[in-house]
This record gives sequence, structure tokens and C-alpha cells, in this order.
Amino acid sequence: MSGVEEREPAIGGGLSHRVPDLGALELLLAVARLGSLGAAARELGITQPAASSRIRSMERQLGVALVDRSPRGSRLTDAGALVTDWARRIVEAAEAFDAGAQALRVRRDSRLRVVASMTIAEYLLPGWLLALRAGRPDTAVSLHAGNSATVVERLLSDEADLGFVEGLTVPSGLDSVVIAHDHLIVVTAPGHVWARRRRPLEAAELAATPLILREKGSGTRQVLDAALGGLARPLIELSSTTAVKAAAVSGAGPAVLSELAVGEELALRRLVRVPVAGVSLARDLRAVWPTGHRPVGPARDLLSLTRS
Amino acid sequence: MSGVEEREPAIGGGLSHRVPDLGALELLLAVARLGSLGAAARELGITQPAASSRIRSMERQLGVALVDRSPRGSRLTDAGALVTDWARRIVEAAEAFDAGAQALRVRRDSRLRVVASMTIAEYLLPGWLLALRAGRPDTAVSLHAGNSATVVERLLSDEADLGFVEGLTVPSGLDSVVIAHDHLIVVTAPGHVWARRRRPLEAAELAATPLILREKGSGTRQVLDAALGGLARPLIELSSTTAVKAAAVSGAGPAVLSELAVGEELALRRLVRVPVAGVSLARDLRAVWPTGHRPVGPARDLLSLTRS
DNA sequence: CACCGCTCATAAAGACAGCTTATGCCCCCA
DNA sequence: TGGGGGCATAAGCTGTCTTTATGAGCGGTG
Repeated sequence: MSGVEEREPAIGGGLSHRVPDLGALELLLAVARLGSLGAAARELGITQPAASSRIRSMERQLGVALVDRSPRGSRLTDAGALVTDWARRIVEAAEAFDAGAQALRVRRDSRLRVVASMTIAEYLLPGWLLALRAGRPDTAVSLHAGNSATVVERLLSDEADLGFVEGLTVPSGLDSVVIAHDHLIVVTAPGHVWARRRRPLEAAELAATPLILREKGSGTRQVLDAALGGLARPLIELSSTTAVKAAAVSGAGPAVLSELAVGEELALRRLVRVPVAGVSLARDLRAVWPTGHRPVGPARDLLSLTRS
Repeated sequence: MSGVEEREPAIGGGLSHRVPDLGALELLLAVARLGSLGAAARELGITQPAASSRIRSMERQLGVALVDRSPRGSRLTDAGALVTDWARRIVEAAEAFDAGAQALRVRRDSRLRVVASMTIAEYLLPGWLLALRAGRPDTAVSLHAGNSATVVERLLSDEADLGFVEGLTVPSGLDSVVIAHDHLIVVTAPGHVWARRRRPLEAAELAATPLILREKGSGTRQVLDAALGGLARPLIELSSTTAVKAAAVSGAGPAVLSELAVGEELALRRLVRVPVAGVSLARDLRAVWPTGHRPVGPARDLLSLTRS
């Protein structure tokens, strides 16, 4: 039986002792881009010896030469190019973290106060905020995440300027515009029989099969239950998207998840999408605001970003 | 209490000053999973005060309360749950980095020597190595990345036990098995006219449109040129997958890229896939080995992982 | 041919962050 | 009412990263 609970190897410990810190990774990216240790150092606001020493200690830590130094500059070695690409993914994740975290900081003077549902806050907002920051660097954004009820409440009590919800209905008292469509999709580990299936699943078949699901009451579960007429049969119920993903990847069974959550797993074939027919698993993602108060200023900027 | 002055580091740069380091993020994940600072500290092999201090300084850095302490344990706040999910993505990227970097370290005594093409080494191997490490923790792997010629050479000269190539043909002297199919896909930013297109592009149309492409000679470009009869028209030629992606996201035009490289961008709608008909942009990903030397031992383990 | 500008490396000294040990407070339960 | 789990605080130590100062290789240029 595959373990469904989330557990960690835990031994061998200390990822942070085997992976260079973010500063070093940023430095490596800068070196790759600029072709010079000194130029990279200047860009990051440190001295050239500091950069030199840091790259060197990173090479020692990894046991691989990353950079070919020459009196005319520095280029990545083959291994260095590979490492740099892996480093870039860490840095990108860190940028998303930073964008989200900065918005999360409570500042009542923020010019743009956003309230969003969990899924949107988790997967989409960091990217939007990065884009917003690129276009309007001085826009101060605050973010509050909650369920649909929270979103409505904060908008109507003027604690937020713009909201984002996923769901089947538009809360009353709010105007809205659909900014994207999220699809719940059925996924399995590549080994599952359904993974090779070409003929789409029918609703009845889906309803008859025990699935790995979020707990009753979650947005995801509500959409699925509505689509199947309340008949979804849980193989196991888990309380986070992450746990559901982990269970599905480990082969525990088919899972139903937002497409947003499994982009990478699908691309890497850790999960396979199972075609479904005759069941409407789409849900609209909507931007919402108090009726009559059309978004202006930064709220309008963000809104237009989300629809680009 | 010692006063903490808010020190605003130079604008734009210095991600590492605004994002907690990997050790802190790992600690946060452990706290989330175990529900206690002390338990998390024990798991990571540090003392409870160290964990307490570290979480606290992370909260100060982010300006957000992450953990609700109580005499009976600690639970994440709402904001903490969000931050933890963003942190998890950083840690996962770091795990992939670590798996790849460890294999990259040259060890002649490695029990399994792998040589792979760039795309496979970059996007797929780290995940496989993580899985291999989970199943066979003591397997020492070394990795060399190069082009197809390098793969053949190292296999035939017994410098590698198992190779991975992407491409149209099987190099002679090697046996192979197809482990996956990669598709080159046409993508554009969501604003592009093609983004709304439902009728598939025809070959002629694709060949007539200037595209953002990898340089001539790259594996990706070879497949495209072959599919179009050598007619691909570059809008601009870039030397890395990352640069092509960035150009496409910024709206410079349509790009042709491996599906592997754009999983996340598609899920987040930063890029949109444009349907294509009548052009074969698929390419096989193959595991290869010297004719007759069927993979055994760890090579066989890795091979079976890749096909799971 | 010697100089200048660029590159990177090395050495020594200071600043800071994080760890540990030691201790205290709070709450729950037996 | 004591024991145990949980967290916070204080003080001292250690290691890492930093800066300043300097040296050395390479290439173009007057």
C-alpha cells in the first residue's frame, strides 16, 4: 500500500547545507547573464572579491566547477549551465514568495487592498503581483485570503478594494467579471489503468469510483459534488491540495484537483490527466467588487493584468 | 526590547534579504506538519530555542504572524498557511537542485553513471533522481550532460552506464527504449491573436510566420525544421530555452518550445498553447545503452522509474 | 614596448546571524 | 499539587560573509 500521509525522508537532513543560499543563486544567475563576476557583483551591490569568494565556495560545496574564469570574463561550464537552470527555478519560486509575502504584510495605508480565495491567492496572485510591481513599482498592495464569505464581507465593509473568488455563483451585492476559467481535472499516477484511457470517463463511472478528494465543504469538493449530483465517493478525504496531490502521485488512486495545482506534475508526467465527458467541472474565476464601485486606479491595473 | 529599525535594502535587488533562507523555510514546513516548534526543532536536529528564534525572526522579516503559539502546540495562521504553500514550492525546487547537483558531482566510483541530453537533464532527471534516492538511498549517481554525440561517445567508451536522448533517430551502436514523448508546442502570450484561435494552425501558416526560436543546431530547432521542411522563419533566435520563454511571455511573438519547459506557464496562463495540425512536432525521449549490454542493477532501477 | 583597462585571486580584519546552554513562565492533566 | 509538554528570553560562542587593500594575467593602444 502506498503511504497517503505526508512524510519526509527527514534523515540525511539539512537541505540548506547542500543547497547554496538564495544570495549565491542570484549571484550565479547574474554571472550567467552578465558574463563577468565583477559585473554581477556590481549589480548586486557587493564587491568583486565577495562575489568571487561566494562563487568559489558554491563550487566547493557542490563539488563541480560552475564558471570558466578568464582574464576577459567568465562563462558557465556545461555543468554550470545546468546548475544555473535549476537555480533559476528556486529563484523564481522565491520571487513568487516575496511578491505574495509583501502583499500579505498588513498595511492599512496600502493603496490597493485585495482579498482572494485560497486557491487564487496561492497559485495566481503572486504572479499577478510580480507583473503589477513590474508595471507600477510603487503600488503598495495588501492581501487577505479567505473563503467566499470573507471576500464578500471585506469588500462590503470597505476593507478591501478588489476581490477574487472561484465558484459557481456570484455573491449578491457584488459586481463581477470572469477573469479565467479553472477546470477541475481527474488525474492519476502514470501507472493507473485510467492513465492509458482514451475514451472519456462518464459521469456515472466517475461517481462510482472512489476518489482522493478534498474534504466536504472545500470549494473544489463543492464543484465536484454539484457536477455529480452530490454523489462523489471518497477513497480518502484530505485537508489540503498538497496532500491530495501527494497521495495521487504516490499511486493511491485517482484524484480530482484544480488544473492550477498540477501544471508541473502533468508536464513531468508525474500525474496523467484522465479525459472526462458529460460532466461540467469548470468553474469561473471572478474578480468582484461592491456593486457600483467600478475598480479604478491600481485596482483597475491589477484587474487588467489578470485578463491579459 | 531592542529596537528594530526597518532597513530598506536597495531597490529591486536583494531577494535574499526579503525571503527567509532555506533552513527557515524547511523549519516552517516542519512546524506546519508536526504542529509544534519543539517537535520541528527535534526533527531538524536543532534546539527548541533556535527554532523559536528562527520562526520569530522570519515573522519579523515578513511582517506577518505565521504561527499561533499556544501552550499546547503551534498551528499556522491563515497567512501562515499561504506562506507555507509558497515556501513549499521553494523547497521543492531546492530538492530538485540538490538531486541534480549531487549527481553532477564527478565520482568515478559512482555505481550508476548517467549521460543525458540537456533538456532531459534539466527538466526530468532531477525528479527521477529524487525518486531513485527514495527507493535506493545508497545508489551513487553521476550525471554528465551533453548533446546526442556526447551521449553516444560516453556510452560506447564505457564512461556511462545509461544514456537519455531526445531526437528523431536512434544513434547506431545503441539499443534503446522510448520512455516518453515530448511535444514541441506553439505558445503565445495570452494577448496574441493566436491565443484565441480554435482552428488549428496549418504547417504553411506556421512556416510563414516569424517565430521566437532556439538557435539553428539545437535539438528543438532541428525537430521544427524537419517538420516544416527546413522552412522555419525566425523572428529572433535565442540561445536558451529560458530566453525563448521569457520573450514569449513578454509578448514578443509566438514561440516553439518543448512542452516540458512550459508546464507551469501554461497552467498559470502566462502562455497559451496554440493548436497545430498536420505537423509532426513530437519527438521521442529514449533511454539508450550499448547494443547488447542490457541495463542491470541501478541502471535498470532508474530505467523502470522513468517508465512508471 | 610600455601603459592602461579590464578581468579575477588572495589576504586580513570586522560585522552579523544563528546556534547552544540555562533558565523561567504558562497551561493541562494525573 | 507536582510533572511534563510547550514556548520565550538571555548570554556567550562560532562561523560565514563582508569589505578594504593588493597582486597578477591578458589585450588593446599610443
